[in-house]
Amino acid sequence: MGARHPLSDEHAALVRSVAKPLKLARGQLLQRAGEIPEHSSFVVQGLLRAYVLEEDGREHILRFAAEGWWLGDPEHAHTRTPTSTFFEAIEPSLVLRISHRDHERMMESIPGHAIAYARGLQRLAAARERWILGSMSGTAEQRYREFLGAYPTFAARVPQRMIASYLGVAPETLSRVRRQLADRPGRRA
Amino acid sequence: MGARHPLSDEHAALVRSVAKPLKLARGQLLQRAGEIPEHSSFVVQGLLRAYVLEEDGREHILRFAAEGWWLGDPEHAHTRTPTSTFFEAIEPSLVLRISHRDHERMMESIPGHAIAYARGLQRLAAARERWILGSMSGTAEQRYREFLGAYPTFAARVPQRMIASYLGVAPETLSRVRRQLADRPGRRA
DNA sequence: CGCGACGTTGATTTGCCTCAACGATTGTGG
DNA sequence: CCACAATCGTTGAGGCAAATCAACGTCGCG
Repeated sequence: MGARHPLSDEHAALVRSVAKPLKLARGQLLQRAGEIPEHSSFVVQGLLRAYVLEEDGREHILRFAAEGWWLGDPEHAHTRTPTSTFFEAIEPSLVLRISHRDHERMMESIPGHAIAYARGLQRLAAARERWILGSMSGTAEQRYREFLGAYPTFAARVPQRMIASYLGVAPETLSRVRRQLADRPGRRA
Repeated sequence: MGARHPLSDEHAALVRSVAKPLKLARGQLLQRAGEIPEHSSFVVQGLLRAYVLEEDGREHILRFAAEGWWLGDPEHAHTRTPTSTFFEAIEPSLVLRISHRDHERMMESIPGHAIAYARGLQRLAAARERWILGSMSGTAEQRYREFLGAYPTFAARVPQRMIASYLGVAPETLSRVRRQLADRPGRRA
């Protein structure tokens, strides 16, 4: 999912000093495809999704981010190339935005920052690896159950069609999967 | 794919000072599932693959690494948990191994190291994101063509069945895809 | 109250997997 | 140097999980 990286101690104070709070209404966009990302955001309250839009109009959700998660596009921020992903608030949300420039400065001046950042990226990469393995080896039902186990918070707060989009299946398929789980309650609630 | 991160300048010299060269024969394993990873490896010469083995015996290739690439499992090295991925030499290879401990030390003592490492992880995470998008939006043919465009080197050096495994399709499917591409030469060689 | 989004259910299609058999290539030991 | 085995890629037939297309009930909101 997103980068977790729940900053702590004086590090948090530092982030706060260069971060600007921003409120988002439900449905409001924090980033648009085509832009060069100038900020990363730390979610204080609420829930957001990252998604891409294909030419044919289909949406694909890449990740969710709730309280305590980071949402950003470091690769495109660093290379100064237009991103292709949208960030949208699913719930009314409050985020702290830190500019890409400030983040670079912190990496250079505060040794611990770069390390902590690297740890977050490690987790992100590992999470994506798990996603990839799941998509290779599992059926839609297995993957939905893993999702429930890994992210119970999101399962409760995210509309079903968005979960389907994140899992990479059609909404109808997820509906049928859930029906089967309800009829034949799988071991491990 | 793997982390690219082609170290340069005095940074390279530093890595060399703590790295031990290791030769690998074709088919030899550099890491086994179940182990706690103690090293990361920089590929000097040759070609390796990272894969997992399912209970049912099926293999899934997660990435390839040729000259100039890093191969490691930082998440499991850091958390000291057993990895589930194998590293195997596809060609006779030469790698430089750096211990996880030395790497940690370098991150703490050399500011630039942590930053460079973070950049590599960014690229890795971005590459996996592209893989995920491809698996969501594309057919087997589209994904094979993207693979050819993105990693022409690998396409030439990796056996076809391993490319199929990396793409997440059956070998037979990839064979049929290639036949169609040959019959009806797609635009964009 | 009526509209639109969401979830559900059914019918049909389809892309890919599985199973199976067959040349071609590699490489290994006699 | 050659026979043999093993691996690899190819091709065909059949099946299956999930996508697609379509219709319907429900809920929340204007």
